[in-house]
Amino acid sequence: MKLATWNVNSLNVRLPHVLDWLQAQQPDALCLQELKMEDAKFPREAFDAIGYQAAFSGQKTYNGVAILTRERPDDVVAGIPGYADEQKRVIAVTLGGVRVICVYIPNGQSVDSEKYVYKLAWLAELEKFVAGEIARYGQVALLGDYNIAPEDRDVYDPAAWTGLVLCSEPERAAFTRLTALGLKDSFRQFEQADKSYTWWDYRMNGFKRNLGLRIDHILLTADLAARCQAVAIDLEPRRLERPSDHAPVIATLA
DNA sequence: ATGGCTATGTAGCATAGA
Repeated sequence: MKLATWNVNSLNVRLPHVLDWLQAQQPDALCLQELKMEDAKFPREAFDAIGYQAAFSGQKTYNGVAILTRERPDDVVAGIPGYADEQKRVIAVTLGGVRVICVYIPNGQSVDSEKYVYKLAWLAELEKFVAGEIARYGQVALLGDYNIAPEDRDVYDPAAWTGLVLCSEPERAAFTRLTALGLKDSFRQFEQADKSYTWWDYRMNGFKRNLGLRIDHILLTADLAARCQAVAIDLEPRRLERPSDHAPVIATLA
């Protein structure tokens, strides 16, 4: 079973990249973030033509998440039940007995921003939701753009980023609380190259200089983590013309 | 040098991302 996540920064712009990537990688599930697209405009037919079904929750201009699957998913849920949030940041499906949750965690903008307050409140809601999903389903994969670099080694210049949004202690503590629910950061189960990142700023030749952050993650409950054979960041789509600023991450499970 | 680039909404810039 292959599970992947990719913040595409506009599905409208990135659709050709996503279609090519799906055909090349053939994941069982691909979680997308930042569709920036209303549901009425979701390109369902384009995915159907290459054998993928879609569960999605979008909105105009901002946010928006989807899960593309080869098999028909069960128990599709958009948003966090009981948490009124106008921003479309969560969708969950069940696939082959695995609860697959796709999240686009708020960016937060800066630690003195109202958006940072929202981010931390949102993370507290996510923690409650995921705890319930683990209790209900057992096998849970939490994939997405977390907008959190968990450790200094996930940051190209840790000194410059100390205390800043994406790296601040409260955000990292929230990430640790998610892992304390029984989820493992699957990427770190394996030997990985130094300076492995999933996002690079469009400015300043950030990608060519590898000035990146690792903020896109695949967290797995223990049984799934035990089945996990490899986790990799695919840098190829980031080299294309008009790329997303994020690279996809893919986990291969037995 | 707190800029740099990209996408969206909307029609010359404002907002947001990370």
